[in-house]
Amino acid sequence: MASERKATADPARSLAILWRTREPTSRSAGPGLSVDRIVRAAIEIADAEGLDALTMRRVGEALGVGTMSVYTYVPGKAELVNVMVDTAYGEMPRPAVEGDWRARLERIARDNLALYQRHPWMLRAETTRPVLGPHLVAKYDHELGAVDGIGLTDVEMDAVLTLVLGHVKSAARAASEVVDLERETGMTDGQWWQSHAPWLATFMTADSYPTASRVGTAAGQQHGAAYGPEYAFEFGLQRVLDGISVVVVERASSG
Amino acid sequence: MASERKATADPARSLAILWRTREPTSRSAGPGLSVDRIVRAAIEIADAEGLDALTMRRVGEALGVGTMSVYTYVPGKAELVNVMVDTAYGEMPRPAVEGDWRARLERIARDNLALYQRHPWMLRAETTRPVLGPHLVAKYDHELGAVDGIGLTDVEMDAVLTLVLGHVKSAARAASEVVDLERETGMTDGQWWQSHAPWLATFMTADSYPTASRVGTAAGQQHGAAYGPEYAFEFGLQRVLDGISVVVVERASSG
DNA sequence: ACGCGCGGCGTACGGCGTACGCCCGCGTTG
DNA sequence: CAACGCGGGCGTACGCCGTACGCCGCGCGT
Repeated sequence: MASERKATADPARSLAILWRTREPTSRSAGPGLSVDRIVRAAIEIADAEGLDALTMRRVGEALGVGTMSVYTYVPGKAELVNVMVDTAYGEMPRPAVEGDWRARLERIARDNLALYQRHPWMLRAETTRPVLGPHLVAKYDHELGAVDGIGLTDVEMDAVLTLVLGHVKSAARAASEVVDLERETGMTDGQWWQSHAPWLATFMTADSYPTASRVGTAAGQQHGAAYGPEYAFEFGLQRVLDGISVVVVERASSG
Repeated sequence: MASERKATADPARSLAILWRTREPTSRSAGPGLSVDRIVRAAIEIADAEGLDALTMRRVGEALGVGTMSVYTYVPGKAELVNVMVDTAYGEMPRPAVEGDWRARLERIARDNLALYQRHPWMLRAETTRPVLGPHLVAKYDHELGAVDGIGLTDVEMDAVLTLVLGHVKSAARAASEVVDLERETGMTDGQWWQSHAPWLATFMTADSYPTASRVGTAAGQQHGAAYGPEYAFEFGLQRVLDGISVVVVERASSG
């Protein structure tokens, strides 16, 4: 395995696949395979059953084709996942920029969260080397539009975007883990905590970790109320935007 | 595979291992196996060669023991990774709380970053269900101390911590990917970008994505200067702390 | 008419996590 | 002191994975 890592060393090949540099072979022209059909099938599998269910055999099967045929169009699984990621970015909305920078960034954060909710496997797709596909570039360009011209340096613009998207990914990951847990155990998050609580209490008496007990209980009740991850996302997002605001205001008043 | 996921459904067993509820069997008493020895060996392997190199066979080998013997002490790989994570948390410093809340949170952020740098495999250890080991609880308790008594509600304290630790993990992950890339390709980050640039330019002309080109170049030069990830960490951390400050100040003045 | 390039794929290899059941030596018991 | 049972240790084997390699047969350019 090691799977979704180490794309082949050949950058030309990888980039060519990402950017679809290749006329669909003249001959046959029939319903033959193609990078697009492969990627679509793969995304469908990953959406429905998760990244663990995505195997080259499954992809071949889904396309009614031998396993190894897939390798004619894609050098390996790592590259396939790469293209999947870029393709998913491609389906994001890119609405015209409107509102102030804060509203725009907030919109971007929510769009990214929605993407991760639609394709939770993206949160687990480890890509050592950057994806660099056309849709990621388009996304980057579009999102930079939200923070362009508000007085930040180019490097700061990039850092702001990185910060916001990083927060979204963290929150999405947390939310996704809750969903996974529920699917795996058949218990809701609240039930799971309740079933573990007695055991935990055996080891961890309330007076040995007073703060953890108190706050953990409070936070746990949020989870029980089933909006824990959403709260963490919202709270964190507002904090992050507040923090960015400090810099923006500072730049506006001094520069 | 699916590997570092789905710990056995039995919470009692998992927790018992985490909390070491078990007297070291009276008999033999010799150099026999133990959860501790296994975990230490496993961490050593993961530190040196990454999570991908961590296999049950390797662990057995490292201990001069058959592969399946490991399963006497640990129900599976997922649980092993769980214990590894909790053990790693155990080696973090827990200095007495000092300075104002901002200094304390900053200290916590840096300590966590250092942990991830020492054990990069933690960034890839996917644990669907929370770890809930003794060291994680102790860490949580200690870190809550940094935000206790500054006017936040319990739920907010938890959210603040989640936000800061999430940022650290994001930044650490980005930094770790750069390191991985360098180890895998033998190129520095700058060299890698340079080798891809011509190909990228073939597809992406500067005028099709003007903002992305401009900012990407600026950000790329940061990477070339080899402090890209560090900058993202520092910038993001200050923004996050600024954002938290807004809430703390608000609470202090109104409540 | 012919050959060759390429899409398609069957087979096989090495590696993974781990189920299962055997062995053997110790501590306990009669 | 002898018999026993239990539990640590482990060899073997199974079903999965990603993918290297080489063959086959079709359709096109000559």
